[in-house]
Amino acid sequence: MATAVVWFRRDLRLSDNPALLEAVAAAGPDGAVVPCFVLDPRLLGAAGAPRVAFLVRCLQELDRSMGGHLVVRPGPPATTIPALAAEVGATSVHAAEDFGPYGRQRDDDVARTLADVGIDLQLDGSAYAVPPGTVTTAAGGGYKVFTPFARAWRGHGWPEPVLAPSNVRWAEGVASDRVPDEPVVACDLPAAGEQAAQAAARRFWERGLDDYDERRNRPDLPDGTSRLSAHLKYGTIHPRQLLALLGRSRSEGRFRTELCWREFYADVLFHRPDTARRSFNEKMAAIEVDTGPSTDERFAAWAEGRTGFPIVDAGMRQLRGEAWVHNRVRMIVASFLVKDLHLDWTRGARWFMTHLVDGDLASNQHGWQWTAGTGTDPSPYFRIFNPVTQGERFDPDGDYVRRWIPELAGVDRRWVHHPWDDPAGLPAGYPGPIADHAVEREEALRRYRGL
DNA sequence: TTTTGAGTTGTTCGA
DNA sequence: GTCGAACAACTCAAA
Repeated sequence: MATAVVWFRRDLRLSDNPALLEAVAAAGPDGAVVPCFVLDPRLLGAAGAPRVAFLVRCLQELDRSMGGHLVVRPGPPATTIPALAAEVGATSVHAAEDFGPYGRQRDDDVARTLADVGIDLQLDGSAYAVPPGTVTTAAGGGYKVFTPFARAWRGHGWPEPVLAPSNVRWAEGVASDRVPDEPVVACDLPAAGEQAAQAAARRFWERGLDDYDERRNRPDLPDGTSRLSAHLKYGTIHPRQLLALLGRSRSEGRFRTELCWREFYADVLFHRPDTARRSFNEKMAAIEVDTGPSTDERFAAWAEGRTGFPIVDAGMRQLRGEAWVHNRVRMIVASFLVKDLHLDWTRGARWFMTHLVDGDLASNQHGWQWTAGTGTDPSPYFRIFNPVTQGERFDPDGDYVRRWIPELAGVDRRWVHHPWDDPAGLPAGYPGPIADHAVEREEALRRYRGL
């Protein structure tokens, strides 16, 4: 009678889970599967409170979906996993492949310590429709430009999603820690777990994708985007499960492309793990940024949402309030930090990673690099977001900024994105702009020309 | 090997 | 208000 361990990491679901299916197959009809999650201090330490809280809730839901059989163990995986495998007499350990810089190192270590006791670490599936490193150019390397990557990625294709196994025998009586208590978070997190993810996807589809191409840019609309990012991050839903629902319309193609961006950046990070901390484009690394203690007040004004630019402040307050920010607004606030305040993109990226519930290293760091002009896109240096223009175009009535900045409640839509021009004066409690955009734009252009 | 076409998401200015 | 041009050159991917 065989026993197999399935080690959950960023794939907290039972449906369409290849590693789980492999574990069930390895255990055989009379064997048992030990589902486990390792409380890895290195991962828990790096995630901010919102992400830890969401993870804990996902674990509670996962545990419930398997009748309370989830085995939770604290400690570094390289000792915890072999100890558990030996304890339950497992013949194999199964997991989804992790392609991140830390995950690869961790899994190499675990594979080695498992091999020492004669057990295989078997990796099946990943968090991506097409695993990073799979799609390559004719020269055999990774793509550096999105469009050709997307073409090759679509051409490669992916398997249809599969249902959860119905015949799992979860192992009984394995000692387990309790799922830890979640940290106290003041923000409003999305409902966690596989069922919530499926429900969120269903709601998004029922609303209809017809005008997604337009609506996805509108932070004032509550349902303009799928809001599935945290679920994709923790694998409570797999991108395959979404791709399988998409047809050939323009908007469906657009949503497919958005999923492709996530896969592109994972692929880029796989080929260039150093770009999690450093510029992808070596030449751009030399860009002049402001440093030193004098920048702290500017950074704090940005982080706390008191720059005086409504769309920037609304975004930064949404980050604290929901641990999530609309993607259009992420670009606007990032552009402001980098091109109006002239601060290093890594500083903003780190802040995002601490506060986002969906904080994904590849998407976050490369999203920031795109804005900073240091990334894969040969971004024209003159692409500098104007916070007023962007606000007026994508939040035309000011509903979004008023939702997050109560001080603007009484400001007419004509002035809501530039309240300093309101003849009635600035509303009480709201600051004037901390920068002159036209001046700082020229300064940013000067610094880029210097390269 | 060489050549060619293309590159998510913008802004401003002047006609 | 709308529209096209200019804002640089360079690297990538594929023929």
